[in-house]
Amino acid sequence: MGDWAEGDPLEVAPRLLGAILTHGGVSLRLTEVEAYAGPADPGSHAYRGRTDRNAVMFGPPGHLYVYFVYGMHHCANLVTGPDGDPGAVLLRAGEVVAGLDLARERRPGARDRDLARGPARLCRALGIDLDDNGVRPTIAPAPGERVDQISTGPRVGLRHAADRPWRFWITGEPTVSTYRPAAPRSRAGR
DNA sequence: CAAACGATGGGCT
DNA sequence: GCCCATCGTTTGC
Repeated sequence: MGDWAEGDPLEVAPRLLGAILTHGGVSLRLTEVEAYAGPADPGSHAYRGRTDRNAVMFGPPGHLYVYFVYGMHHCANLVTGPDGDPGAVLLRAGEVVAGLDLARERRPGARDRDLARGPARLCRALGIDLDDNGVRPTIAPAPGERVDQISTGPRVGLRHAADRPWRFWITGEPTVSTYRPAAPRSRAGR
């Protein structure tokens, strides 16, 4: 992996669209990502500083930061560095382009377009779990000269800094996850 | 179609 | 003890 996937997450994120990510015997074309910028971003896991969980974000670029959410799902970010600066890009969705049989096995019942449609589904399709925290995935720049149109919008599922339009996706892609605002807080007494 | 909701466990104040 | 960078199912228009 070269410099193209390193640097300011806000610049790297749109460049990752169309890139081919390979892990666990499955390759996919990234269609949707979100930027999480440094320690000043209230939406980032790194906002409150380094902990055991987010340590990988503070390391060198090119590694996966994998975390466990909602008691049952994994999400994966590509750390973009630079070393010591916890910038990362959440891998939200992709189109499976190789290893289709394996991806289907891991996501029984899912239609092909839904195999990696959403950050937890993407991890499932690629076989990513906490054991992969800190590993270096294989990632290649978007092939070809074709420049897809890119759309931007607010990040998904955040209560803090949800207004920043730091979600990027390939316009018109059927594998992009449908937008869901942050879940309302459940109230006591029911 | 959209909205509501439960599942389920680690992280952090 | 409360908060999640979610998903699949169910319910309701």
